[in-house]
Amino acid sequence: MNIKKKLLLIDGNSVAFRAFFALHQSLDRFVSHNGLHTNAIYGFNTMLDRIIENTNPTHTLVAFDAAKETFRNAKYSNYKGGRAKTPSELSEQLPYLKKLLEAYGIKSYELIDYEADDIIGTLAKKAEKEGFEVTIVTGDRDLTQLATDRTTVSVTQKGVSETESYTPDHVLQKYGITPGQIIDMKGLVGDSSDNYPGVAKVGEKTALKLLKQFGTIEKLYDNLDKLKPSKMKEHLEEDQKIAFLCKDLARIRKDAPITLTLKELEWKGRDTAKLTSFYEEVDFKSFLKKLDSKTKKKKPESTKIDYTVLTEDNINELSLSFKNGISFYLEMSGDNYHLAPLVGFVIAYDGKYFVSRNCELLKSEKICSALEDPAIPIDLFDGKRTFVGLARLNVKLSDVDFDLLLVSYLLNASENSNDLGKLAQLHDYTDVSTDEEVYGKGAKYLIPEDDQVFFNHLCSKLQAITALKSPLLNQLKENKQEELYIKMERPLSFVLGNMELAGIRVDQNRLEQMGSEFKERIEEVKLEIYNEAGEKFNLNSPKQLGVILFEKLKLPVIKKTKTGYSTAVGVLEQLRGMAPIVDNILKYRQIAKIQSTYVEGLLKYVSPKDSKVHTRYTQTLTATGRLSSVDPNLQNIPIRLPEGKKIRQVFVPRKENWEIFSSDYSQIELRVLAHISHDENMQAAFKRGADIHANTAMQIFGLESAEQVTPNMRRQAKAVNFGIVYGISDYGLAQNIGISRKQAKDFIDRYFKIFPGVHQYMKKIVEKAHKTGYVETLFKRRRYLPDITSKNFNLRSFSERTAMNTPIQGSAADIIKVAMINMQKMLKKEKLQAVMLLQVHDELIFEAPQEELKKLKKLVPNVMDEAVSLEVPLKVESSSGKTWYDTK
DNA sequence: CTGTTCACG
DNA sequence: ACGTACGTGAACAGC
Repeated sequence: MNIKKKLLLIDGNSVAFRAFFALHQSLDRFVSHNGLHTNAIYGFNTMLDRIIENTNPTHTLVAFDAAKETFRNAKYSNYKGGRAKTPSELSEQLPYLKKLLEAYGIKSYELIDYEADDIIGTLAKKAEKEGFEVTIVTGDRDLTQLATDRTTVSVTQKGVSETESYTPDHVLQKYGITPGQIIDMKGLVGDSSDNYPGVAKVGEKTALKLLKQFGTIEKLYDNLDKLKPSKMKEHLEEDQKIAFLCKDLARIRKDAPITLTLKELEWKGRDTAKLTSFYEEVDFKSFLKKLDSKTKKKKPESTKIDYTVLTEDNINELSLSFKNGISFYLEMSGDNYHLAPLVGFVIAYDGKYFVSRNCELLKSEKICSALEDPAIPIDLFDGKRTFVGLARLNVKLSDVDFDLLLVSYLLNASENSNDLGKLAQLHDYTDVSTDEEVYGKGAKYLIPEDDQVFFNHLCSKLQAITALKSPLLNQLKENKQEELYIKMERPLSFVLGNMELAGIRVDQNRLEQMGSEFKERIEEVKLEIYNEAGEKFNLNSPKQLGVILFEKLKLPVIKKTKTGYSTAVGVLEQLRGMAPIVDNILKYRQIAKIQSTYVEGLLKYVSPKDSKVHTRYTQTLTATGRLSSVDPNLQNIPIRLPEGKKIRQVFVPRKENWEIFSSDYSQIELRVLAHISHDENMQAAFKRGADIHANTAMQIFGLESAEQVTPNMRRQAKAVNFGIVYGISDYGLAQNIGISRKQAKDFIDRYFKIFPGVHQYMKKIVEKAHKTGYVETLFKRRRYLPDITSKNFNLRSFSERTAMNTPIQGSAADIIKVAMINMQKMLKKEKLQAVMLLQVHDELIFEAPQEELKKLKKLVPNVMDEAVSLEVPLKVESSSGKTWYDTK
């Protein structure tokens, strides 16, 4: 196992300084029993824990400035002159800080004649050469000059626990220059805290402008005569010497005479005993407690697990009863469990572990009967994946007791990793590695040949599942989410597994035929575009297209992106009519999208075995509780435009004389909103079966009757309704329907007056989120919104909109999930041949023999209707046809 | 590996 | 004054 080497370099003085001033108001609260100030140590410690957790360094060092005088004073005697003396409350902490570092097992280092920067610069360069990934932590932006593709510079913000990470890209994005040009900038601007002046009257803005034009100070002065005469030019001429000197002062040395080797910086972790006594000395109670709980949790060296390798010969030694339940993990080499090779498994009961690479053994009577017996409780991670994997061996996983993946997702839907090791870590269980650590990733992904390594990893997964079972189930109980787990997500995982296994049939010939038609049209349009542009270029490149449209053809620039001109649909639509090329580009985009994503993309997934595509539904990904669909994504098959909609013609039933049947909830999200907001006006509209958008239009435009609503009014009202569901803002609404912000605000104000219950709901839910830190759906699905208290307007606003939207979107997701579970049961109970195939958020798609259609037409809407009882009726619409295209 | 664009609800 | 609608996945370009 080859873990990447990571070096963490900390600018000791600078971070301590930042920590000291960040906690300056609390200076008096941070005094130990013998009178020592501790605020800087405390802040430093907080930062240290965070950065270690985030970067997982293998090597560490904290650099300090040695004495006052360095080589820079020899070059410029005023260097750092006039700087206020370090306050004694801070300097008294420095020796203790070094003690803290010692307990952390981190080396402190200083070097006569050099500053901490130079030590860091030198070691970073050295480490890079040896293949390290380097993280630098400092409070001083000057160090961003050291950023490279292998070195990230984290600069502390306001406090010290939050940092801003500077990669070369980030420097470029923020300043428009490369890290190397930072020193040129400092040369021109100077540095007041280090007391060197730079060029008179040149500040950051001017410096950046000059550097973007010329690159470096040297080139700037080589080309000074190209500048128009100005005051600035005079200053530049006068201060030339100073500029070069300042640049030299700003340059961090990468050749300091450091005798340390990188090997000496290897980090072996904290010394708990030393750290405990240090914390006691400085009265850090909270850190002591943290340390205590960490050491307690650590299990007595359990890295090596006893297991038995199963073979055909010893399989009979397995217990017969498994009555206390089993835990089970089936390993596959790859993500797509419909296809990934089954490479091994582990089964455990009564604390004994049995492993094998031979998954055929799972078919043996002994194991198979246990997995298929609903009376034997099974604990695992990702029941759906396991269910599908076993189904490939014709083993039918019967029931699951504890599914770590599902439970973990319900406890916190935002932390949605699919890796057992990572999830376990989130719950403070650290005795299991992640798959990435053991198997590698990308091209290096490999199931280990070493049995010891592989089997040990599998066993440690089961240990994690067992260890987390009762604490996580307790948390579910505290959150009142047991029912959500037992009645909804756990049974749903099997429903989804069956849908995935069923798959939907694709008419491959038809799809290929469509492909060649699209291909011809693409070629035609492409040729026309090249003609109109006067040259060939890569039409798929927004960058190249931007050059043609906005530079060559001189069309007006409507919107810019981070990297250049925007060429998105909205922009192109505004350019329509100005040049014929625009229409053709839109046409090209449309067809090229269909071709690459839906023709070629889909063909890649058609199984040669059964002519079907088997998507995977991700049950534990979205923050709201919706499903998502991958490989292929069958939840975004085109429907809005006629060209794209044709793709639906290739989705066909599995048998002759069968049809595709589809039912969808109409306006489910608005109905959910009417329910949870108790808004009487909105509820009344749904109860009398009104066209909800027309109704909204009538009311916000103050009309007498529905007949007076024009199509345009309805369109605008519809946008307002959508906006409400999304957590409305005047800006967003204005953008969407192309009106002014003021008009949009007007609409919203009127809307809230007409639907006061909705207004109340919006206010209350945001309040609740502020108070509790989370919001919930009808079925107690929970989403945490940590940013809701942020001082950053953007983050906070986003969280507030999310607080409004999540209960609506999430409850709708809950409802259809209930319907799916009931539907599956109903199909079985009624002994129908019909198969549930797909879910598209508010829609369920089936295939069925023609003779069952009549029955389904009643049954499916009934089940969907009765999934939940709201204060307003639900409405379900159905249709059927020979292909998915022909439904509705 | 990130950003842009575009497909869906 | 700030500056975005909510939730997704795939293809592609260009580093």
